[in-house]
Amino acid sequence: TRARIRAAAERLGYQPNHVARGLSLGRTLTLGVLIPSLTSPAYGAMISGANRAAWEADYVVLFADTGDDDQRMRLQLTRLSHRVDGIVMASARRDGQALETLTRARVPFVLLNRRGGPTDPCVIGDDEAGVHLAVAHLAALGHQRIALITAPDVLDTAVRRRAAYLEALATAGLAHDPRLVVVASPDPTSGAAAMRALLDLPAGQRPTAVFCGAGLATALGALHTLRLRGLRVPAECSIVGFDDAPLADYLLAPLTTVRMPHARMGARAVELLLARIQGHPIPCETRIPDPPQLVLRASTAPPGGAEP
Amino acid sequence: TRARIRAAAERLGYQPNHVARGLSLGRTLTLGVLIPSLTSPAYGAMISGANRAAWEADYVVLFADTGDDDQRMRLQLTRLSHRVDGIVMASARRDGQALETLTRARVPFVLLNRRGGPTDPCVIGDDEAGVHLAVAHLAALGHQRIALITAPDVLDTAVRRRAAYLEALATAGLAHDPRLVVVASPDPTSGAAAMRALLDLPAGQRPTAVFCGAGLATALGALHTLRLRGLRVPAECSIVGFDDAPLADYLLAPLTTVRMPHARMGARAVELLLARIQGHPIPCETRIPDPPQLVLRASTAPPGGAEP
DNA sequence: CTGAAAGCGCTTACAG
DNA sequence: CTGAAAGCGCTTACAG
Repeated sequence: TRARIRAAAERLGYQPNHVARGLSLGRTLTLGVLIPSLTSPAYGAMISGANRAAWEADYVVLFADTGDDDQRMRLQLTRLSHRVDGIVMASARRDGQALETLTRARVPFVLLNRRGGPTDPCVIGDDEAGVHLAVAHLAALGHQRIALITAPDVLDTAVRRRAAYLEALATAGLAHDPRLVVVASPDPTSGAAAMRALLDLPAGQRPTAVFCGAGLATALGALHTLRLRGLRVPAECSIVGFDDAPLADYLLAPLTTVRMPHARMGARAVELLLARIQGHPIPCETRIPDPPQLVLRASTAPPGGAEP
Repeated sequence: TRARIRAAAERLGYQPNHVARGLSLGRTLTLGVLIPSLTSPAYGAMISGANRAAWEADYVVLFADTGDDDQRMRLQLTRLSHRVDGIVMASARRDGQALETLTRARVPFVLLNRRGGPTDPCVIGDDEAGVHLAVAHLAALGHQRIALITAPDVLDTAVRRRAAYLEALATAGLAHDPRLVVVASPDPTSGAAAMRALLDLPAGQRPTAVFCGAGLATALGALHTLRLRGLRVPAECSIVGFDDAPLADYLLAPLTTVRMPHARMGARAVELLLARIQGHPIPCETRIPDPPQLVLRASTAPPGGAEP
């Protein structure tokens, strides 16, 4: 008789009422995910992974885009925190009070793409490995003067990438020239200005290769400057970007980039959050095991423009 | 006394339980949004608009990405339909059985970026106006042989854009040569092949300008072919793309494109869906009032390469 | 106008 | 092992 009811339910396509179930369980069966932008390739991949992982666990997710604005992040956090079982906060920003707001909300959370305090669980990619790939690639091509265009240190990724850059230079046995490190915000205009600053160094002190750790938009601005100054890429200046994009093959010079496992990062953040909601202890800092990949395209060559 | 309770509630940050409220009201206060991809710029903008409109109406939205795969669309529709008050199905595809599944689910819905049957409400952009902008621009530059690279007719947008292309040619007083219309799927490889087909026409019958109505990825492939063949853009061949992207300024040749109001489209779809859920009649076909814009970049010039 | 009761569709502890 | 009851936090119709 029980089996027949089961069968009938199946046949009629019965679906238990998710809302009533949540109310009864004292849970919402819902996760909140905060992201800077629904249209950026990197964060798009992260939320795509997060969404998949949540659905697989019979959880559902509410997205809120924040423009990485501290005010909006806090607003969305308070709006979300009462109607979800946990929150994934994706953002690289370390300034502002969003993390404090999140902690006060007393809802389980996982940070995505940044670290928090020593006990705040987070999921980050292995940016350091990505930087090492890029710098080692340029060093192997024979470059001695490898510049870094980096985002401001309010971004956690920038802090880690800058440190890894110094390490990678040392590993390659290259000297560090502070003038070769330029800060740029993650937009093309700022990337263009950073590249101009590098090209305005005295002859012989200019970089022969540039690693742009500030994201794809910045690298595009840098490429644009190279083009305006009539410098051939990669013959006269190599460039490597961070974060891949579907269009990277079709840029002014098809851009060699470091590709991070963004979708995995998003999925992992949700899996950890669910474990935490169920009361399991989770590690504080989770680095995604998938190593970054270096996608070789036409923007890198040995110094002086010899064929690699 | 009532006022004091209000004040205390406010002060303590009381938030009514959304789940209990939904159960009591017999509604979920939740919308479902199906999209092909969470990482495409165009659909990203649409869901960003949809999300904003839903939050403003105190609704919350669940996204499901489908890869535009009919099987997955139907699966997600059945999973979603029992836990939402309405569904926005974003996709340009007309084939498959997703629309039928959606209709049978007996949940209010609005199609986004495609038309359905004569009574299915939908929100679409004014693709026709976009096409007219593009073709008129090329005609004004003096082009007589304007080719069309178009997506297959299973995409509703392709049907409308192709028809508008023929109209726009007539408006400009130009003859229509069927060999100048080539079908390509929305990826760079296919765009590259389409452009090769156009360039392989006998000399004198080749286009001097190409309007790529199949989306940005296709246009990038087409640009790539032009570059491989050593044709200067725009001097030897002008090209206009459909759908803008943040990177369009930084392509092999900065691409002149038609920019559609995607975020508005998404927001409008949700507003209409909410109206329908509340029992208001809504129009069957809604065209977004914002006209498309033609973003002029360096990929268009008069035929023969004179300065425009 | 105010206050107590019933009900939304589940789950879970409890009595039979 | 099965079945009836209570309760999750709201809203809404109803009695006082």
